[in-house]
Amino acid sequence: MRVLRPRTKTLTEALPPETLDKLISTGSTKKYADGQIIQDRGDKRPGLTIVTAGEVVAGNIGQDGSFLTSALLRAGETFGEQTLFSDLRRTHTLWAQGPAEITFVTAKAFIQLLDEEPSIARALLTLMVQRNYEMMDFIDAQRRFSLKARVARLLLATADEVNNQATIECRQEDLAFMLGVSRVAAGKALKLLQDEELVALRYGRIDIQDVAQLRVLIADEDQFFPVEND
Amino acid sequence: MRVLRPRTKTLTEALPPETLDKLISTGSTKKYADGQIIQDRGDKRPGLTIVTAGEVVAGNIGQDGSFLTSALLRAGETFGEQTLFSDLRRTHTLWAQGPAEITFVTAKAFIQLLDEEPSIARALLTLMVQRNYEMMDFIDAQRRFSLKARVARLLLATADEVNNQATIECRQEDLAFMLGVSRVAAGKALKLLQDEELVALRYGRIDIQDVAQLRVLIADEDQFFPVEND
DNA sequence: CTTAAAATGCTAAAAAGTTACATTTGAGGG
DNA sequence: CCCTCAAATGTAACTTTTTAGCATTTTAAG
Repeated sequence: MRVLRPRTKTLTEALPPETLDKLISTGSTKKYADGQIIQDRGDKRPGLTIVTAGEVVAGNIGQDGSFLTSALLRAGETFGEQTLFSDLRRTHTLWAQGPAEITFVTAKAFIQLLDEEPSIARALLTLMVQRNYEMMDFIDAQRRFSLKARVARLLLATADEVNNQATIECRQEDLAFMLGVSRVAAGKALKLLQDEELVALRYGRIDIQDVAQLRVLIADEDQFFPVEND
Repeated sequence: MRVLRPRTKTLTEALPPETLDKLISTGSTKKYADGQIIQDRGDKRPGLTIVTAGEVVAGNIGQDGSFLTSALLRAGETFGEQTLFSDLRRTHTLWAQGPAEITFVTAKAFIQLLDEEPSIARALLTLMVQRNYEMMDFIDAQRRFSLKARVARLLLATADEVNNQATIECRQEDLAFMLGVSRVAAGKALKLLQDEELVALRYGRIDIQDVAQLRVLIADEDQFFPVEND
C-alpha cells in the first residue's frame, strides 16, 4: 500500500544522532517480515515503539471483520506513547508493511532516559504536537469539506509538484483507506475531479493535471472570517 | 453548550504549582466576555494559549457558513501548540463560552522557559500524548462503530455513574456536534437506545438507565483479535 | 394560567456512501 | 504475440445520513 501523507518530521530529525543512538540501544530491536504482526490491540506492555526501518500499518478490525487502517508509519516514527504516561492498553494492531525493523523501549527505561536526556522530551513533544496538528486538521476536514475537496487535499499533500503537474502512484483504494471511506466513494470523487480535468485516472496511478486549480477548489470550500490579524 | 468529554488531565495537574505560576506570569492574561472571539483562524501570532478560567470553544465555519465546533476547552487546557515549533497559523477560531480568562505566552518566551524548566516539556508532553490518544480513539471509533455505538460511547465517557445509572444534562444537538453528525441522526440513534430501554430521553437531559448494558452494546461492535497478551 | 422560546419529534426528498457484482488493465507465461 | 489471471477500476441497486420544513412538547417567566 502506498503511504499517502505529507512527509513529516521524525525522531531522526528531532534528536541529535548520539541521543537517538542511546534511545535505540536502550530498547530491543527486532526484524519483522512483510505482514507479520508487531503488536495486538489490547496488549498492555507499556513502552515506546519506534519504527527504525521499513513501514508499519496501524489499524483495527471493523464490525464486519475487515481490517481498517488508521495510520501508516514510516521509519523514524513512534507509536504507543499513551502507554508511557498512563495505564492504557495498545489501541491498535501494528503489522509490518514489507520488511521492517522495530525497536521497543520499555516505559520504565524510557522514563529514566527522559530524566537523563532532556532533549528527548523536547523532541518527542515536537513530534506529538505535529501529529496532533495532522489529526486535528484531518478531523476538521472531515467535517467541513466535501469528499471531493478532501481527496484533492490528500492528493496535494502527497504530490511532488513539478510544473503545475504531478504523478502519484497509488490505487484508489489507498486514497479511500486514508480518508476512511469506501473505494467506491473515493472513485466517485476522483471521477468528479477528472470531469473537471484536474486529474487523470490511470491504472494504479493518478496524474494531477492542474495543481493550481485543485488549490482553488479547496480554497473555495474553506471559508473563514474575513479578518486578517497577524 | 454542554462539554461532552471525559475529564482529562490539565496543566494544573501536570505541573508543580510554582512552575505553573511562572508560566502564567510569563504570558499576558486577558478576560473575555461570553461569545467574544479570542483568536481567529488564520492568525499567525505564534504562542501558547492557556485557558486559565472558564470555557472556550474551538471551531470553524463550514461550507454553508454555519459554525462547526471542533473542541471544547476547559480551564487548564492549552491550544495552538503547533505554532510553537513550526511556522503554522492558527487553524481554529476560539471564542469564550461564558466569561473566560485566557493567558497567551508568546512562542519566544515559551521556548526560553522550556529550557529553564524541564518539567514544562514533560508536562506538555503528557498532555499532548493524552490529547493524541483521545483524537486517535475518536477517528478510530468514527470508522469502526455504528452511530448508535458512538452515541453510547460518548454518553458513557461523559457520565458520572452511580448505581448503574447516570444523568447527563445536554441537548441532543450537543451530542450531534461532538460526533459531527446532524441533530436528526443523533436523535434517531438515541431513539434506538431508548427503544432498548438503555436510556430515557428528556428535555435537555438524557438519563442513562443501564450503564452495564450500554457497555455490552459497545463491546459487541468492538471486535479484535482474540489474543490475550499482557 | 398564559405565553414564548427552547428543545425535541417527525416526515419527505435529496445527497452521500456502501455492498456486490461487472468490466478493464497490465504483467507474466507459453 | 497472444492468453490468462489477478489486480484495479467501473457500475448499479440499496442504505444511511442530511436537509429542510413544520409540528409538538417542555420549561420558565410574566
